[in-house]
Formats: sequence, C-alpha cells, structure tokens
Amino acid sequence: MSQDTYHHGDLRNALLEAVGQVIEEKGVGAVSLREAARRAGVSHAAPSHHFGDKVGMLTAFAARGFEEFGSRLQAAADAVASEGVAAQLRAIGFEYLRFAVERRPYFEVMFRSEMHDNADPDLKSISHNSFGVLMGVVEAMDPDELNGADPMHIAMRAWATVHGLATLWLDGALGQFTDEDLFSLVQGVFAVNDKA
Amino acid sequence: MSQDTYHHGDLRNALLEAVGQVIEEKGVGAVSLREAARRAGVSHAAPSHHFGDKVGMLTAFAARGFEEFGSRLQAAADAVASEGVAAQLRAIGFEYLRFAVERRPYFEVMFRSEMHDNADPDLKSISHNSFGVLMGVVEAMDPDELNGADPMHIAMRAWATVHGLATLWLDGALGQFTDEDLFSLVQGVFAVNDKA
DNA sequence: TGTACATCAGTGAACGCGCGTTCACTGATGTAC
DNA sequence: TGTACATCAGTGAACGCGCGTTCACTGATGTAC
Repeated sequence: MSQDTYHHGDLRNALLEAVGQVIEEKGVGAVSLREAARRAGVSHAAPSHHFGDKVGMLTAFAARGFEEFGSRLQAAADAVASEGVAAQLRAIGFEYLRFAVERRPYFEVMFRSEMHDNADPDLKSISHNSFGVLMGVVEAMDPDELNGADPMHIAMRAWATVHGLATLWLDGALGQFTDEDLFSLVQGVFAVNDKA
Repeated sequence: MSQDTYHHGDLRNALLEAVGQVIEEKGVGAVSLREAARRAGVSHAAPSHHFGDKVGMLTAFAARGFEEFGSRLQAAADAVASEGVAAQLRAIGFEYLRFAVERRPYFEVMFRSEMHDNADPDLKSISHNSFGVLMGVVEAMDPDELNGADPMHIAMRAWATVHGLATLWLDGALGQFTDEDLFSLVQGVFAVNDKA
C-alpha cells in the first residue's frame, strides 16, 4: 500500500476515485484512462489491466455509484418506515436529490448510457436494485392510498419528478437557485403533490 | 446555392443540419467542427467563419432548438386553450416529450450546459421564452384550481416530471419501453396527477 | 525452510488518429463612383 | 455600363495535443512441492 512499491496495492479503487475527481473538476467529458492513471500516480497503461478499456472503467464507476445509491435510498426508506408509505416516498425523493447533488460524478455517469456498457450484467443487476427500492415502497401502499392508480405509474411519476429536478439542477437549468433553494423548492413541489 | 460554386450560399444552415445528423447517428460526443464541415462538403476551416469555435457552433445549434421548442409548446397550449388550464398543462407536457423524442439532437444539446455557452445572450433570452410558455399557462390558473399552491411550484412540478421522463427515456433508463409505451405511460402518469 | 515456477501488476516506448485552431491565401460578391 | 476596391466566404497546409490501444518487458507475489 505504500507509495514506492512496484505494486500499487489498491489501484482499482484509486483509479475509480480519480475518475470521480476528474469529473468533479472538469466534467464528464474530461475523463480519460490516461488522466485517471496520472492521478493515481501510475503509468498510463496500467488501467487496462483492471478495466480492459475506457468503457470498462466507466462501467465499473457507474456500478459503484449504483451500489451507494441503492443503499442510500434503502436506508432513507427504512429510516421512516414507521411513518407510512407517503413519508417513505418523500424520503426516497429527497435522498435521490441529495445523492445527485452530493455525488454528482456518479450520478452523471450512472444515467448517461452512452458512457458505460449497459449490457454489463453486474451493472444491470445492481442498477435494477435501485429502482426496486422505489417499487418496493410503492407496492406496499394501501389500496385506498393507491386510489385506483397503477403502482407502476405512481412509482414512475415519483421517479420522473425527482429525476427531472436532479437533472435540471445538474444541467444548470435551475441556475438561479442555490443548493438550499433547491431543497426548499422540492419541499414545495412535494407539497403540491400532496395537495393537488 | 448550387454545389459547385465557391461560395456555399447557405453554409450556416447546412452546418447546423450536419450537427443534428451527427448526433442522431453517433451521439453527442461525436460532434466536431471537422465532421460538420465534412458533411456540409466544405473545408474543415470553414465553420469557424460562421461560429468562431466549437462551442459557438453548439450554442447556435441549441438556440435553434429552443426556437422550435418554444413555438411548439406555445402552439400546443394554444390549440387547447378553450379546454382550460389543466388541458393546456397536459398538452404542453406531451409536446415536451414529443419534442425530446422527435428532436433528440436538439434536446440533448439544449439541456447540457457544458456543451454550449450559457452566457450567450441570444440563447439566454430564447431559452427563457420556453419556460415562459409554461409559466404563462400556470399563472392563468384560477385561484381555486391552484388550491393555495405557489404557481411556481406547480410549474416546476410539471416541468420536472416531464423533463424527468424525457431524460430517463433518452438515457435508456426506460429501455424496456417502446415509443408508444412511453406515451401511454405518460398518459398514466398524468392520470395519477389528476387523481391523487 | 528453501526453491522453482507461474501468475499477476505495472512499465515505457511506440503507433496512428482525429481533433481545434491558426494562417496566409484566393475566389466571389457587392458597392461607390 | 464600367471600373476599382473592400469585404466576405471558403481553402488547404500546418501546428501541436491528448487520446486509446498494443507490445514486449520486468519486478513482485504467491503457490506447489
């Protein structure tokens, strides 16, 4: 693990960390195998031993993102399980946004299919899990809470709303808002949800 | 305007068309000044006369996209003006999605701020207009339709929902759906809207 | 405990590529008189 | 109607750059006996 050994010891992780840094600093377009290698203090050919190629590296990055994402959503839902399904839905929504803002590099790669290999089985199963958290909550709704609506549609609406806010925010379309504004805006949007 | 003159006659347009083609075929990452020039049948240095640099070209592309986008949203709202505000909101939502699906290249560049120059005054004013269409409709709501909610929050919820669906769709997160599925899904999501 | 050997992880040089941008240029167009 | 001239639009060569990928290599590690 020391810096001066021939073997890095934890290069795979170091490279994924580096990818995150690059995106944070220069955006998703600046990611390259060589830049990641540079930041990890390793020769430019080293990454290929761990990821094969560039798409492989970003696929691994996305998978790691989905892992954290899924467990954060699950934890958020669990934390308010006693307060009912509506509270869980809201908690998931907030956590979704928090993740997008706090872990922007992951979020961007996770949801840009051109950047990673969609067919990768690991990635597929782990990203599927994240949506599963949402579906799990929605399916636990009382029939009268559902009010005759298709659970799938409820889940999709919740997902779309929160995903839309996240991407609009990240893309700068909500440029006039600060982080705090964003969350109080969400508060308001969720309130509309409950009332209308 | 003929192909064999020294002057192209309509190069600016031809280049923007070419940009659209490239994105359609190879994605947003494949856009380059040289590729656009190639497709327009012109030397690779020609584009700089019209757009200055690459960001300039994409900014012009985004502006053109917002132009069409804004007038489509407006037309959609106008077409059902007699049916009330809720119908207008729904019409705008559908048109938003239709635009994203039909005019994907525009949509992608319009909403990726890293691809164009956000500070460009033309782009700013014209993109502002699009959101204005939505706000105009929301602000025309009856107080009892508003139900005490902030119009801004209503507008944001509508925008976010539809934008989320559009981006999830374009990013392949809704991979299992066909175009038709998408629109019937939206139908369902909108229905939830009305009921819940 | 020692030794031989296979496997793994990282090196560094080299390749070919497409790109953005700059430059002096030239051909075409429009305008003043 | 003609002429001079400025301006505009596109050319083609050249530059330097960072990139992904391949390759034979070497140093380190682990394992079988």
